[in-house]
Amino acid sequence: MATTSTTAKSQTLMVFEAVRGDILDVRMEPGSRLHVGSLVERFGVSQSAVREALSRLVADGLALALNQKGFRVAPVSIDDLHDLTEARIEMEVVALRRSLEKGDAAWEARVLAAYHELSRSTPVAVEKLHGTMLLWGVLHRRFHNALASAAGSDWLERFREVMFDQSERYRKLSVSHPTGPRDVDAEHRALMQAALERDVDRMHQLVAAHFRATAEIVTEAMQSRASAVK
Amino acid sequence: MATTSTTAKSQTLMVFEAVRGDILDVRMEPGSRLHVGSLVERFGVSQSAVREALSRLVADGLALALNQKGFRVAPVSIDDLHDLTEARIEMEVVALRRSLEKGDAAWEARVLAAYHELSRSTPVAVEKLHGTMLLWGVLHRRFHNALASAAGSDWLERFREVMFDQSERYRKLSVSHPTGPRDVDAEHRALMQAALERDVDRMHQLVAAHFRATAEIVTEAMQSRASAVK
DNA sequence: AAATAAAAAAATATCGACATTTTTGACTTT
DNA sequence: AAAGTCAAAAATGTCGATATTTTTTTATTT
Repeated sequence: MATTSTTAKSQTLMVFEAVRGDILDVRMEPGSRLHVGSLVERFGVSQSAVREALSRLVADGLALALNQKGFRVAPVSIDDLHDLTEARIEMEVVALRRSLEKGDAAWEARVLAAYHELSRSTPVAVEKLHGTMLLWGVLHRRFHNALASAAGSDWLERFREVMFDQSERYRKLSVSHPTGPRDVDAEHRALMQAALERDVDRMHQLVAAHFRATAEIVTEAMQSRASAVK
Repeated sequence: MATTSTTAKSQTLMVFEAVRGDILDVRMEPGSRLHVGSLVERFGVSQSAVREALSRLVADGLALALNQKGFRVAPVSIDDLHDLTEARIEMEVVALRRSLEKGDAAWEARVLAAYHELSRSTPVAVEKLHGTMLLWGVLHRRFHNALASAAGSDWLERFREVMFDQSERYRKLSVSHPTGPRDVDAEHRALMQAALERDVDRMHQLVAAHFRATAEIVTEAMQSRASAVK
């Protein structure tokens, strides 16, 4: 996974990225406690480094800091998922409208290339393997980023990224849930075509359907899980 | 977020809120260094508490952490101000559209009350005193929050708040700059009326003009300051 | 036996100290 | 005198230890 790169990163950054990955990939149960001592042992660093990393996760909305009661993984809920999804649709449309207005030939090339790579990565709709799932996630992100890449706003990009991360976390909650028939590739192809045709209204429809379809599946998974456990 | 509480706050939170206030109120020069040692002395707490507080500011976008070179106050630039302003207009319109759709009688009452308090707080357009300026800032924020308060999305609210804070910081950069004639109260009254009439398109126009007018003044102040200093 | 209270254990928030790295400032060289 | 060099000073990132608070376990009472 996201390990250290060429330059020597600070201990804080290392822990930050590792725990962040654990939370986003749902290797840590939402709402569960983040024991400082355990992380100190696991990463072989001091408490300071761990606490600083956790503090940054708090501000990012991935962890909670309860007064005198330590840190917890940010919880999930169906209400939050719904709110997140609808807000994300609005935000995405804002970025896409701009991108479709300002996108040049290079942008079109980026969109085409990203779609091509994404569609090739799921050749026979077999994504059960852990490795290929991760790869697909990266290409999926790249495709959606390509669509919005001509918007040219650091602020919109930043918020989009936060919401994408959160959405991915919810999506991973439902990986083992039995899913109905869905042609995700067709959805992406339609998005690509509408983008190249600069059809903002169609784009809005497609994005809303695309995001809501995923949210629907996750909601079902959460409901069935809630009634099964405890 | 109003995390005020009667119980004893942690040292980290105390430092976090204090430094956050210093940055947002421009008592600390953008881009300047945040010495851990100085803050330890000033607040009488340990390095851990200070570093944790600064780490949270980093994730909030109010400070920067440079590898092995300590923390700095987040810099400002005319480009960033422009980006921020345009992104904020889009975001605000999204929230306002929802709010105007869903707003009920209680919402109308909130908007009216907030406008009334705001308009009364600048009786003779004399806002030079530091104390009243701060008060006006609170009422100003309250008014804009009231307008969007029926949107009912925690995520939109969170992003709006981040952008409001950032915009306020820029505004405070220009408090001593000579400003042309501007009837801010009239702008707010127009916003209130358009809101109560549920006129989304008008609202969009007014919000864009309102935000851009402030950004224009700040840009001038930054330009004249850049050519004067150093 | 259930509920309550006290004691033990664990975990947290905070602190001061240390090794490394960066910055500062005096000194030398062209 | 300007530029480069090198040692002193300051600041950073990291660490282990300690006092408080929370959680768990054990004992007591109704």
